[in-house]
Parts: sequence; structure tokens; C-alpha cells
Amino acid sequence: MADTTLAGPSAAATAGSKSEQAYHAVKKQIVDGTYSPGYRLVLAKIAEDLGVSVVPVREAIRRLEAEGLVTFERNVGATVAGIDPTEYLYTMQTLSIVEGAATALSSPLIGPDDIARARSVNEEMRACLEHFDPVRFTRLNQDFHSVLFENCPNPHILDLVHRGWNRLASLRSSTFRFVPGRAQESVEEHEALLQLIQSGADAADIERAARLHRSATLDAYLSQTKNI
Amino acid sequence: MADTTLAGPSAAATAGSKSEQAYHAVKKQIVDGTYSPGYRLVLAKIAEDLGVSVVPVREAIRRLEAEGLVTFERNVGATVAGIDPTEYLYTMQTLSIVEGAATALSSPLIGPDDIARARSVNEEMRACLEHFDPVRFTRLNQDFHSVLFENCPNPHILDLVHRGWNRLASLRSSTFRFVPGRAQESVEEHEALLQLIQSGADAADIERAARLHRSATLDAYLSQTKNI
DNA sequence: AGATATGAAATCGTATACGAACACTAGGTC
DNA sequence: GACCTAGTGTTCGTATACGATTTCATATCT
Repeated sequence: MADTTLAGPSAAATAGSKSEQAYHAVKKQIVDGTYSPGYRLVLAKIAEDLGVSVVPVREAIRRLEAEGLVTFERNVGATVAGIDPTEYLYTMQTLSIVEGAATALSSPLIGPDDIARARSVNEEMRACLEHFDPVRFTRLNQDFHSVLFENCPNPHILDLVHRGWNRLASLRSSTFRFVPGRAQESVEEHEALLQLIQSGADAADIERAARLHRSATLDAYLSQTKNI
Repeated sequence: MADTTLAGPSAAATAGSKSEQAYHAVKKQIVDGTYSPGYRLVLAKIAEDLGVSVVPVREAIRRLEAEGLVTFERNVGATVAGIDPTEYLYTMQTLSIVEGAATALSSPLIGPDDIARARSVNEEMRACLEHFDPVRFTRLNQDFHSVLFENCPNPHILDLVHRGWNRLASLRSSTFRFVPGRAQESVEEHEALLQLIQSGADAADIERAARLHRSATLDAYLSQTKNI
């Protein structure tokens, strides 16, 4: 299965350093929800928990800030970044663009076995709809697209996709939970996308489909909030 | 005129801090070419030059690393990042995507006065062709697109555009210099793009045109290197 | 001579320490 | 009672110090 730990930023240089360790530790806890949005990240406390000094922790926090996972205020401190409706819109819109591009760029390199694997993941997602397992659903959704992106010829774009996913992590399964029916649609769109790729469709058509797949989720959210 | 100092990353939080000062100072010198690719960035030396200690400098360097402007190797140090043909391809491809999207998203908000300003910049660019002033040409090129992006409704995408531009800064005017005729084409494409926007064309058409405008430069480079 | 080992110099990575800025409470004043 | 003010505690920002690692030059061995 594709590794959805979500590779760090382009800069993974200093592996093994305490700063690196702190970065991964804090990131993990943000992405998996241990630290919720708004949680106050006190340098000294994190340093003590990890058994290191504040300097590497500070560096780690600043890196997470650059990725949008924490917000930093001078002389005040860091808090786990939430994602307000505006930020959500920006992030989803950007994701629709970069995911569309990543899918289109990868499509010529996607083989029958990849299609089969992706389809199998999608069927698992369908099963999640029955059991109502939104957390697993979200994870499988990333797996699905990760399979398609495995051979993406442009790592920069892939990196942007991963950043967007991390940015959305604080929402967990909210779109799944709050927009009923969207998850079902999503599974169908996945299948349609696979067939499009399988049929050797034009890259532009694949890009459009992949982009719409993401923006439909955004639209579903927008139209719902408008109706309330 | 549009400010092409190229806004920093989303995180401009700690304005006024020494770390911030160091960040801007080093970034400026990388972007304007004072530090060429491969230049060894020694923390202690930069710290002394700026009159601060190494800790904030280190933080600044790590931020620049995250933006791809410097490469960092553990226990060895930082060097100004070069851009090899592969990186160039990745960056240009990504730029074509995000610039295309930024242009399309901005287009409904571009008014007649914006068009006029952009056209005036483009005419300056045309003049640069006569005087053969590649550095100014590159700068004006950014100005041109900055005018179009001024009202971009998605700051995330704009940020990606700026990052790409910074990343290419180390090349200076190489595309202009090495692909004769491309600059001329570029000016013509700008004018065509303006007319497309002015005519109220479909966002999809505008996006395609803007994307091709960037990828044509990449293609020109690729076909030239192939011929050698 | 070429390759390998050894030492010194340079540079990084992190701990510790301390001054500075902010938040919050308590007390006083109108 | 509401508002302002002083004081205290918390947390950040940066300087300094030192051990760890790499690099480079020199010496030694085959």
C-alpha cells in the first residue's frame, strides 16, 4: 500500500537531528489530531516532553509554520492552525488545481496493475460507506490518489498535493460527515476517473475530471453552508 | 508599479525580529545574484556580517531551504541552490500550472485600467528587446504578470507563483539569452493574452493560454538543448 | 608514487542562560 | 461599578558556549 505518512517538504535533509525528530513528532501529533486546532504549542513544554532543548523545537515549529500547520505570533507563541472557511476555500481550490495537474501528468504512466490496485482501494472505500467509517474513508481516499500519483513525473507538484492534504488534516472527516451523499459521489467519480485513464483519454480530459472531483467537494460544502 | 520584491512565504509573522531581518537580507542577496549558486553560506560569517548571532541566521537559512533557495546538508552547511535541467523542468512545469490558474482566477477581476497598465509594461518590454536589456526584461515580465495577479482571489496560488519566480532567480536572464527569439514571442503572447482577457473569454481559454505561455518557454529551452 | 592513516582547523548542532515582550491579576481611582 | 495602572509570572528571542562531525592537509606506509 502506498505510504500515506505524507512525505515531508522538499527539505528532509538533516535526517537524524533532534530538530528533525521534533519536527516529525509534532507534525505527527498535529496531523493525527492529538493536538487540535487552537492548541497552544509551548516550546519549553514540547522540549521537555521530547527530552531536547528549545532550540531544535523552535526550528521544528517554524518549519511547520511554513507548511501552514501552525500559526506563530511574535513574542506570544505557536498554536496549531485551524482552518476557517476562507482558508478551506483557498486550500481546496489550490488542491483541485494541483491534484488535477498531478493526475494528468501521471496518467500516461499508470498501468493496468495500478488501475487494479486503485480500484481495489476504491471498493474498500465503498465498504466504508456501509460501515460508516469516515476516518478510514479519508485515509483510503488518500491511498487511492497516492496510487495514481506513484509515478508522477514532477515531485514538486506532488509535494504541493501532500501539503494540501496535511493542511486539511485538522478537519479530519468533516466533509464526509457534514455533506451527506458527497462521499458516495466521490466513490463513483473515482471509478469514472479510472475508466477515463484506462481508456487512454486525453490528458486535458483527465485533468478536468480530477479537478472537478476535488472542486465538487468544495461546492458541496459551499452550497450547504449557504443553505443554512 | 507592482511590487515585485516577491512577498515572502505565507509566514511573515515575526516581522522585526533578527531572524526576519536575516531572512530578508540573505534572500535578497540570493535573488539579486550577490550570492551565486554554489556559494557557501557559512552561518558564523553571515551572523557577523549582519551583527547578530548564529541562531537567528540558522533559522533564516532553514526557511530559505524550505523555499528551495538553498540546499542544506547536515554537519556540512548550506549552499545557494543551483537549478539543474531537471529542477528547471519541474519548476517551469509547476509554474505553468499555477500561473495558468492564477491568471484564470484573476481574469474576471481585471478591469480596463489594469489592462492598460499591463499593456504599457509590455510595451516597455518590447523596447527592451531593442536595447537588449535582459535583466530589465525579466523584471518587467514579472511586473506584467503581477498586474494581472493583483486581484487574484486565492493568495495560496499567488504564493506558489512567487516561489517559482524566486526559484528561477538564480538563472537570471538565461532563457532570454539562450533562446533567441523567445523573448519576442513572449511579448506577442502577452498582447494576445490581454486581448483574450479584454474580450471576456472563457476562464478555461485564458488558463490554457497563460499555461502555454509559460510552457512555450520551457519547450524552447528543451528543443534547443536537444539540438546541441 | 599512490594510498592510507592521523591530526588540526573549520563548521555545525544543541544546551544553557538571560533579557525582552506580552498576558493576567490585583489594587487603586474616578 | 467601570476603568486605568502597577506588578508578577509566563513565554519568547537571541547570545554565548561547547561537544560533535566533517574536511583538509600532512605524514606515513607499501
